[in-house]
Amino acid sequence: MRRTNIPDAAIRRLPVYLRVVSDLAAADVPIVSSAELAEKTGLSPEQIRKDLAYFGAFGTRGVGYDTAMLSRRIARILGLHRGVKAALVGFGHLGYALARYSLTQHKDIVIAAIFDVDPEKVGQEILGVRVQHVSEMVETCRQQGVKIGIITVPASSAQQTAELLKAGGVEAILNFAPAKLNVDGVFVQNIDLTIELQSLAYYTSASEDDTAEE
Amino acid sequence: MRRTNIPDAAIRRLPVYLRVVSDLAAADVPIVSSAELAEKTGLSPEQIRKDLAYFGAFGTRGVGYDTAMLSRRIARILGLHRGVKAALVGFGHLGYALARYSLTQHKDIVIAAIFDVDPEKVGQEILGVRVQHVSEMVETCRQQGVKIGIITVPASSAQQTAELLKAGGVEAILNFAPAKLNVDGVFVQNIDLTIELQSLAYYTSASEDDTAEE
DNA sequence: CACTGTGAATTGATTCACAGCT
DNA sequence: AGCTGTGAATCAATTCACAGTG
Repeated sequence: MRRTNIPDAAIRRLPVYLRVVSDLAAADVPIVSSAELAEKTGLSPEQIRKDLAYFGAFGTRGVGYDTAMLSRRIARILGLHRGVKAALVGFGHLGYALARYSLTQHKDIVIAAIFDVDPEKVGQEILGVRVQHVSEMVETCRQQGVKIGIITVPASSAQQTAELLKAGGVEAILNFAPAKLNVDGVFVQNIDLTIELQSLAYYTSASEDDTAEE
Repeated sequence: MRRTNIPDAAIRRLPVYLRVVSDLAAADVPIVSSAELAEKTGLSPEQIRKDLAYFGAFGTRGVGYDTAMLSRRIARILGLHRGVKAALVGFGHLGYALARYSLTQHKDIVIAAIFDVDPEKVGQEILGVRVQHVSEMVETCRQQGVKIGIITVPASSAQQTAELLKAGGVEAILNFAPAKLNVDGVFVQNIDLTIELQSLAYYTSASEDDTAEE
């Protein structure tokens, strides 16, 4: 079984490399060194070399990395060469913003279906994708071969949504609901605005005085 | 200087504890053990005990943690007892969704100001907060004592926005723009939808075949 | 000669195991 | 008796330092 030794942290850095390297390739810069990548990403050159080396020897010693080739290789490692399909569940304000952003910015990961429970939202259309009722989720996901789910429903229905996505064949979930999801065999990544903001507060001078006791 | 030994990862878990513990307190559950917290958060009991112990001995041996007291203590550690002020820059679809979510859900971190460059957006109002022009950012942030900035502008103006926020006295930034920010002395947390989705793709069966070489 | 690729050393975070209270 | 608090041990990730190569 592959991917066993590779740190998750390294995987999460690959898209960063992909962005920088494909920008360089698009700007006709043919070669880039790990030192240059380090500068552009804020990471260390060794870390970049090590991350890339997990997947093979992509560079040329004494020279650097071929930007066009590296960009293709990273896309392939991530599986993006296939065109991955995603489903968005929850067409509230956040869901709307994400759908819009994703459909206009990404080619490689496409929102192929959108679901909501609200009858007012079902039937609406955004950039060519029609909002379907949640009851159609399992079947549509299966038919379309959806592999990624994006959850922007309220916390109270997040678990249920995750289970339906799993039933529909989804293998990875991006969860914006402030709730812990319990679905095994599915890779879950959480993004929780409250957690981000509250932990940021810690790094602020507002948290510095523990002196004054009530 | 405090907070030097405490892992960032532990800080990021505090809001999770806060949520669970304050829910319990609100439900009149007076005491909770680290084992129960572990079950509700998906973390290990040892880790929870260690995280809390970084900040003092909050529990009672043989008993557990007093939920009301612990919730107050965590809020204080994070600095939330003060009511931290945040500024949102970029009132596009995402900015709108975040403003709406944050203003309705949070009491402890309040979006006190919103900025945009678009003259059409300036003057609009959401839940009592009026959108101002970016040129007013530095002064307004200083006046209001804004400590946290939320960036939802396009990547091309993210760096400039970060510098203005810093000039306005902001000490921590939540950056949704797909760009590396270079502002020292300011704590930056990035949330990048593209990175999240692309790294999720790796954990999907779409990425499994490296067999077919072109 | 310059820059990659990588074992070895280091640093950091998590888990273990048990002593210490109540 | 039960559960916290914590040094010690383990595990994982990062950084170092240099050998390998176009």
